[in-house]
Amino acid sequence: MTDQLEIITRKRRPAARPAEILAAALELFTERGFNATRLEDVASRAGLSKAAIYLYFKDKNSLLAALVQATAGASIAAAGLQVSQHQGPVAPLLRQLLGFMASRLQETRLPDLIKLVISESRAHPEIGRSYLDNVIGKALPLFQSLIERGVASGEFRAVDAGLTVKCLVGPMLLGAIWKSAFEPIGAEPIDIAALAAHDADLILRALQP
Amino acid sequence: MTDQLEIITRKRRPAARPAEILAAALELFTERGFNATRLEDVASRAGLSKAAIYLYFKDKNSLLAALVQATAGASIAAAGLQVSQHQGPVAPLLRQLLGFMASRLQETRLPDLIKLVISESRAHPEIGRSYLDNVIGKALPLFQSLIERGVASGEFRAVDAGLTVKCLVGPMLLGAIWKSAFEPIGAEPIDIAALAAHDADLILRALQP
DNA sequence: ACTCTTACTGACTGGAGAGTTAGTTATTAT
DNA sequence: ATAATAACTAACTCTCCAGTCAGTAAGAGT
Repeated sequence: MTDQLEIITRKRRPAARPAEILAAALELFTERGFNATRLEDVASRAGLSKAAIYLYFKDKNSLLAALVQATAGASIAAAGLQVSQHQGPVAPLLRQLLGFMASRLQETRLPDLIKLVISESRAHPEIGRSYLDNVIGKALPLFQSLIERGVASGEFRAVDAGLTVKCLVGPMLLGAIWKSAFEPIGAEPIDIAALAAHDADLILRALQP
Repeated sequence: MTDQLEIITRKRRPAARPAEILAAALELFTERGFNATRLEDVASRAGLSKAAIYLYFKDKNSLLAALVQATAGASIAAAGLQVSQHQGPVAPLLRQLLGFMASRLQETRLPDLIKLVISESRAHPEIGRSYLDNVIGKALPLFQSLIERGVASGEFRAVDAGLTVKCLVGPMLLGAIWKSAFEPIGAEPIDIAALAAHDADLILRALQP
């Protein structure tokens, strides 16, 4: 039985490999950090030898790059569609988007990924840039356009939309950092959904004409 | 003349060494990250040999620990004093404290240090803990007590002070991360002072009864 | 059956850098 | 002056791991 299992796991499945390697890398990089993770460990978690990784990825760096590329950006598109289709008052949509962000932060490894990008952006500028362009550069303008729309329609008072967006998103970043960096070392957990709801309450109240 | 200079720099000055080593380490760790910095480089910037570092610090890790210990905590005490002495409406004090934070973030290496702590807290839990206890664990309750005071006196409406503090501080964290992680790779700079002022405006407006 | 190609592995190398040690030089004490 | 001690260094070792390479086995084609 053990023999059979081993035989099965050692089959050749080239199509499935890259995704499996990325999944293993995501877990280990976010758990232990990029430097502290040996490629050998990624390989064994993915059920391969280290050398096999080099069949699918150029080196350790491009594995990280592919990881960020694949993981990020996914949910931004969905949110963008929602925003462009939306009509009427923007306040409920803002609440909804913050709630969506909170759920992603709470239920996925997004906080760890954010922390990873922040940590490695100096050593791997391409990764930082790709995140900056594909995630931050998409998400912030999305919120900003909403706020500007609200200001234009008279739903909100006139404010600097750029600064306001950062005030809106800052608490979510704090939640992400808290979850990925401080909870693992013993800080008491934050309820990110509650934080998002409170954040939306405060900002929307502050934006009333 | 060169000879004399060399003679001077090679003098034995045991009292000054630890601080010099820490200063060199702060610059290099925040510039390149902990892992990417060779102890040899720290040594040469401090004007010593690598082996000399081991006369003053047990190993690379405890150098990092000492660095965080020394740098953090310093300005918290001053702020704490201000808060405990303050009387009357708390809104101006909140503005002032945020402005103080902003100036520290803008003018010192604090953002890099924060990033460093976040990045290394998994690999070096003691460092994360010390930061959590000495900085975060002091700063957040400070703000929280202020908000609670405002609520008690009727200056603010009744809100969850814990969540509100995180909404207040989140944008400052965003500013710090932006400055330390994204500006170096080409993101356009944030005016943290303006962000802090806007943040205070929004929150104080949202807290009006 | 028996090639041929492609997926995969075990065992190696090469380099880097943390930490050590034996020795050297500055400073103080006598 | 000279011995004793403390500050410091050059050069070493040792370990770790990214990346390589020569070889093995799986599956496809004939």
